[in-house]
Amino acid sequence: MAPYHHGSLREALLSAAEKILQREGINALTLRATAREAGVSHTAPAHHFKDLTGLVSALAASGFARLHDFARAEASAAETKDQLVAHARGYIAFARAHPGLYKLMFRSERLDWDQPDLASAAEDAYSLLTPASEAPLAHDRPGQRSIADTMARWSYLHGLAMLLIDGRLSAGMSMIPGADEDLLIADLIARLERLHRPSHP
Amino acid sequence: MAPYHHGSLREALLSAAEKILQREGINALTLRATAREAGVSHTAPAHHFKDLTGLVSALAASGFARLHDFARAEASAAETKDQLVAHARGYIAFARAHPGLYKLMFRSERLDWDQPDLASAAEDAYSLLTPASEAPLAHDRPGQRSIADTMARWSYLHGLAMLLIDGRLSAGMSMIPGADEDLLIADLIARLERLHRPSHP
DNA sequence: GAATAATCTTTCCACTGTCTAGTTCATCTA
DNA sequence: TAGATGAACTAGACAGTGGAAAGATTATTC
Repeated sequence: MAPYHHGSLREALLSAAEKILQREGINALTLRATAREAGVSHTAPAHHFKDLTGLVSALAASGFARLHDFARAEASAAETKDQLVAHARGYIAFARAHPGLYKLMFRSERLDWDQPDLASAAEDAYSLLTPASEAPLAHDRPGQRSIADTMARWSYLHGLAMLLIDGRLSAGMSMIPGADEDLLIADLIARLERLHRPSHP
Repeated sequence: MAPYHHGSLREALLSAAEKILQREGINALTLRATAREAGVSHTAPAHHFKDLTGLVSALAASGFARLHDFARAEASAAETKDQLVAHARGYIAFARAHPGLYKLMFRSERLDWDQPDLASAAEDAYSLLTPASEAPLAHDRPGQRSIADTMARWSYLHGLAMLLIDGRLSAGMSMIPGADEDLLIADLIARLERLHRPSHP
């Protein structure tokens, strides 16, 4: 007999939600389905997440945190000295490994950015796109150019991740006879370095 | 008294759907709401679009077609000789002017890419990112590099559009004191040109 | 002028998010 | 240790949803 109090229902609901996301897609991710998957009444999630927005936001926060950790780990394991590209590789690899989760992390109309966990996790993740060498100096102007550089890199990586996940680039890939998909993606990622420092500062 | 046959219900439903999208956001865009807005029974849309997916796909097709026309018109009106950047400006301007519609156009789990209208409209729109000078020659290999270039540009523009629409870049913008937002965006768009031709072919 | 087909309505079902009220349990205070 | 307080969870209800089925109305075609 299941005890009345679950004990760690919050975590159980999060992993149930992610399981549904993988198995049946984002349209099947509902509060009730999550509760069913966790073997709990259909209103139980409300106490931990309030809303469907709350559940999705918490899941997104977990996603950003894991993205951050994964990209860091991949970069530190990489042989290359170029940490920026290493982080980018990790970023794209994460998105490809968890497509449903990644897309959920950009479902703006179902995310509550006032939730501190989510905001800080996302900020951490994207701090990897500003290399330490470009960090703003103390008395200097706060690195306007590096901020714009970070925006450009983020845009490129995010767009690439989205189009890859949705298979929108595979049509173009099939047009290149005998091309190695992973190699092409690596080439696209490498172009990230060309985005910084515009012609007219 | 309204006649039993509407006459041009398909178009009426599409514009009703877009009105809802602008007014109440994508979560409020339902089959029933669209039918209500058009003053018709809630199952009437099914005959023209079959599904919610069908309605969304038709709306997305219209969006891609208009994006294509808009970008072309903007580019032909532009003074610059650089058509690529001119198209890119039009692309971003369209996305910012119709944020709900643009996001809907990338709602992959609600789009039916087997619908020919949608597929061809999207293809037309993205053909603008492959300048005529880079078009594949007849007897040559079909421009592997230009295909990858197009992918890179598309990724960058799509990511930029998404992050702009969702306001994810405004935090960074506010960190640059006294920066003109439009000027910064123009600078980001101009970087598109730096993406082509990777270091090692 | 009938037959046929397209268009639209009515009715129905299972499902959803969220509200309200109640039940069970753990923990903290006296 | 007893009792109160509040957190965690359940049960039931409501309006809204997508979609299927079957019927009504009008255009079109032969």
